[in-house]
Amino acid sequence: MFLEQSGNRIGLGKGFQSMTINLKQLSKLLKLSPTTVSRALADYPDVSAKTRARVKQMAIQHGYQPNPVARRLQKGKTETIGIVITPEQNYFSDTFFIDLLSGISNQITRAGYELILGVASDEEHEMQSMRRMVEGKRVDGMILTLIREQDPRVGYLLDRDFPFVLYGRTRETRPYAFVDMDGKQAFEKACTYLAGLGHRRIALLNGEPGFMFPVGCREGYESGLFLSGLELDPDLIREWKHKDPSQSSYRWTLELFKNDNPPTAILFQTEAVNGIFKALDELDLQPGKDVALIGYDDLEIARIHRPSLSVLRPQAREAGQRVVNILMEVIKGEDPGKFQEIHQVEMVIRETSLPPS
Amino acid sequence: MFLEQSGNRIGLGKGFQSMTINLKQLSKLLKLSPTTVSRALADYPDVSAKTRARVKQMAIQHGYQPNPVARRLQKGKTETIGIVITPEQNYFSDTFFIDLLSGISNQITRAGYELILGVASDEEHEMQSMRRMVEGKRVDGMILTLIREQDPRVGYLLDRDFPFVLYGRTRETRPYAFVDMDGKQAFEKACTYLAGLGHRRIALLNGEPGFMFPVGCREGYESGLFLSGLELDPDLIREWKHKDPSQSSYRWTLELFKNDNPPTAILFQTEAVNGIFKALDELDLQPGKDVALIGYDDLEIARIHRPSLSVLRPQAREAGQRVVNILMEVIKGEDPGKFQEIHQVEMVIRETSLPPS
DNA sequence: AACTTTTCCCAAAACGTTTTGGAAAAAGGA
DNA sequence: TCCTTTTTCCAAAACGTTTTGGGAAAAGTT
Repeated sequence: MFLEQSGNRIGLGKGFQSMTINLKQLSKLLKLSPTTVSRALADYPDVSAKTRARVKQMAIQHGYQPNPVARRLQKGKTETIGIVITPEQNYFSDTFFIDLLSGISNQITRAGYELILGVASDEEHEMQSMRRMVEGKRVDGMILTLIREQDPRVGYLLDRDFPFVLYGRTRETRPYAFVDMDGKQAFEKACTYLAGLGHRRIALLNGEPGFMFPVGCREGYESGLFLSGLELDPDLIREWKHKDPSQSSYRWTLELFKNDNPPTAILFQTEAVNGIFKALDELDLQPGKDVALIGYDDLEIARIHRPSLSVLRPQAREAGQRVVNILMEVIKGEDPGKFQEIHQVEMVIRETSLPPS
Repeated sequence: MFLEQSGNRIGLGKGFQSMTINLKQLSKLLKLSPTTVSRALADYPDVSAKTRARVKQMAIQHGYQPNPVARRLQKGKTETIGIVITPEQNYFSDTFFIDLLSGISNQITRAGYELILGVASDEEHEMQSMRRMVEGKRVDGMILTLIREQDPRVGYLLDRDFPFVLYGRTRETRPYAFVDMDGKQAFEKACTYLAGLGHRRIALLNGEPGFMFPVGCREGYESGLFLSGLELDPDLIREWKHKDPSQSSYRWTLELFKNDNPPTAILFQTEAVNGIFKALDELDLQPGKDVALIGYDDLEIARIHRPSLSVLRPQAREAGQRVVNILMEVIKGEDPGKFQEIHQVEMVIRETSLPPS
């Protein structure tokens, strides 16, 4: 059997042949041991400044990059983070999710890690995809999005003490790390703002329960009403369906205006805006003029539409970066309970938030 | 130094401790060599049926899964596919891209591979992210989407003989593998369909050049006119901007109707539908009734809108699966030139494709 | 019985790193 | 000069698989 390194195999056959150098070859070139070369590149203090420089120079010259697979095996880490997304939820509907993903991806790359992606069609496959990553030792940590009120993924990961960070929150008593947007504060702010303008009949067209997010929205809405001295009228609260935001919000908006005392303002998630605009159009009500509107999420349509839509704007990109930074700490062994961040949401006043006419 | 296996380290420290068994431990349990266990699980013929069964049974019982990192090192493959997406292009605008991604992801999982994702903000970072994957030996193959007419990524990969498959096509003389939608045939079909209904003034609101896709659309449009015996009128062709589909398509639609002899039908990519609807509304033209419309891509809004939008519907999910299957062949060493697929696009007639009034 | 073939198993090498535990050489201190 | 400390390097082990190249035992063949 050959003990000797077989050398590079350039153009030896079909398919891709690596034309890169490995550690052993580099060390031979330098007339040093692989150990020293490895340690020089990693800035260990036990290699002299002179040889360190020489090694680095040669490494750059030959474009040496340590083979990540070999390094992972030795380090006992995959240097990989997992995320599972689901197309069923129209999470991809606009810039919001891609902004989050962008923040996540860039920060992961910066850490020298990899982001592996699973796409699951439903809750069951979502879990299955995650288990494959976790139990198959394919990742060091998980990022979870689109969190449900009762989310089995969280229990699963907590049970096996596997590092993870939520974008969002869930009902779970054990401590865990999360980054969440302050939907409550956002809706409270929007609600008191509208009340301050003189609106007395403010409706909430909320996402349906099941997911955690609408819970905070509702709390903020109720708190906003309370702070403004307004009564809560259950007739002014409706919920659209995640599977069909446009259609259901359209129907529920029509419903809201069948009220004897219809709303003069609506709070909602911007996802539902198409249905609302359509319904208002049909009712011959001018958005902004006859009905004030404030949406959550600054989607493209919010900026483009005339009148432009006032919105609550979460900073998705920044949140994504924080999620990754926190996950890195958790992977290092830090207590996840220490990392529970709630980010403020900015309100952007545009043309649809006027006083009642 | 210890030569002996240190055994499982459950609860030994902070962070996640694998509670899974490895090959050596499993082989010890079975009183067999690691070799035999490995070969039994891989169904080699040189292990007896009896022990093979025993091994498999024990493996299942202990939930043994080979460590993917170790296996990759030995096999000299990463078992990983890379893809880079860019949020600048509003590719994520609706179900189309996530359907494609879903097909890709599922097929990759089925092959036991991983999908790693890069998110790049512009062309430069797109290349950078890809180079990191390729030169860093992080992937066995690349999938490219949103292909430009002149696409440096293709040349880069061809130059180093690295396996890849395009979703789309580019201007490149060397053979390469791709899966593309037949945009030309689709637009030709839509155009002749409208002409068959009696439309004589058919406009094309196309994507701007630079990307490859609008090229086929235009070809199909021109060919459709020709087949229907209609003159090409350059005044009926306009291009919206990728950076701002709604706004630019809105403006160009208004422009189209300033024509002395305005169009009675418009072909376009569904991304631009919001701007078109808005412009028509402003011009007091009823979609479908006064102006026939056929969009490319069956986005949610196309189904939801009243009147519902007739569309050309590419099968993104199926295409994604094909891309992966082909990539696996290319990785195996098959000639990429053999895999050049152009998929038919279905036309879905809804309410906006009536004869001229 | 003495070969030959087939069946079944395994020790050792290999993948490319990082870490461990020295050891030789150089420098410093008496 | 001799001992101690510091500096600089490296051989070997380890990570967990798969593959290589046998080899012993069992089964067939004359």
